Amino acid sequence: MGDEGGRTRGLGARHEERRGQIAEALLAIIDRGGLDAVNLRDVAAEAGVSLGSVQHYFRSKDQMLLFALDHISERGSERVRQSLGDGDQLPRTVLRRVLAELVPTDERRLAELRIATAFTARALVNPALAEHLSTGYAALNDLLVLLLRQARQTGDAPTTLDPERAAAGLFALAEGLGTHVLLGQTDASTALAVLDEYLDRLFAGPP
Amino acid sequence: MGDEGGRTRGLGARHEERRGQIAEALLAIIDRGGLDAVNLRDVAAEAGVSLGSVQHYFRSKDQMLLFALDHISERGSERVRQSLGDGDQLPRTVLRRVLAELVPTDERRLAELRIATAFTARALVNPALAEHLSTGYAALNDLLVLLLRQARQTGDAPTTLDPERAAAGLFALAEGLGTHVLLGQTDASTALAVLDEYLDRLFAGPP
DNA sequence: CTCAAATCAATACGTCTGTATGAGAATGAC
DNA sequence: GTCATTCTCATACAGACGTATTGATTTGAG
Repeated sequence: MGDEGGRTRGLGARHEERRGQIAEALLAIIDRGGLDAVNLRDVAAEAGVSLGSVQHYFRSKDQMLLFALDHISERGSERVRQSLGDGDQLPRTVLRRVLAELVPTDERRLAELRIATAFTARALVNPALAEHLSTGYAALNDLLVLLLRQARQTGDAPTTLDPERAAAGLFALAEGLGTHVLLGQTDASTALAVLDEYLDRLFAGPP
Repeated sequence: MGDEGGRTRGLGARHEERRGQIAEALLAIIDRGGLDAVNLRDVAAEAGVSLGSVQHYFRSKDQMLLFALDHISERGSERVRQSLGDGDQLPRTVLRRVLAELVPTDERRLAELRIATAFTARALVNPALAEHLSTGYAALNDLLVLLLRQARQTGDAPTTLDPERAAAGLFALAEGLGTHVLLGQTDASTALAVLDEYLDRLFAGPP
């Protein structure tokens, strides 16, 4: 990855931008038909360019998928970053907002979760995807641990609370709830209620 | 499905058995390479038969996938049924065992979860698969609700506990934990500890 | 302007895939 | 034993796919 700097002048200036546009087209296709439905010709058509152009910007299909995964991961990170707010809120408030991001309450979030689920399934048999994915997982987990630690320091959460374990539980619960909502097994409001109840119990102290 | 009775004598006697064998081969391939890696020729080779034979037992690839999904669902149901035990245990004990089945602690369970995850991802874009899958989901959810109701009746669980909501939370948590273990994000023992802690909190009463 | 690099596009190629077809072999009811 | 049915297999076929190749066009640095 030595030559990925991207020039700011000249012909190469729009390189990364174009890659992003093609990645958007790819994500739209994944959302509609899953990762199996992805082929370079349809991606080209969706992006409004020729097959040759797609080939120009991505050496191979695998490389394109990896780029798209990073692309959507970045979108998710951005949403989490916005959830953090201006830092004036209680750790618990922030924590709740971050976790609620994992429960799809609108079509945009549903689409992103559909795409993320597709990538997750493929990551099980694709080490390269798995590595990119686990990076995002770890980052989110670290954030949860951090917030829980802060909550404990401010006295909002009980000292008996184990940040690592609580983060693992909250993360898993939110992800599971998201999956159930995505599959239509549960509605979003119920999922959020369950999440809030879990948070209440966690912050109330030992059982 | 009018002629699926299967005869008990004559040439057609082994029909369902053969379908099962081919389905096993299919599941092995899914476990190894995901649903995308499935093609009829490899399935035939894995099952030790010819491509023509596979075609004889399954009219189409889609039909084969549906059959395999039901096949592995049946395996899961069987495991849950065994978890129910002889009925002499406390509802909470049974509940814990059923939920623990969703957290993969050995290679066999890991394999089954890998396969189930692959089907789940595809169900997002395949209504037929989605329907078959949601049937299993609903059955398990009903079981959880039933067990929670029983626990409340025996006084083991507090009367303030809402069986439906608690079931949704437990199900989602167990599934999320399973996913995290599958992805190597958490180890199985931690996942089980988180699950137990959540059960403790649920059964301890309102926060 | 010159020119090398970047961009875009059209086409070709080899492979893989699901499905169709036809034909031989095995089976067991009669 | 006859014979319809089931089973098994090899082969063919049409389409889709990733990738390579080639050439034209555009761009902006020198």
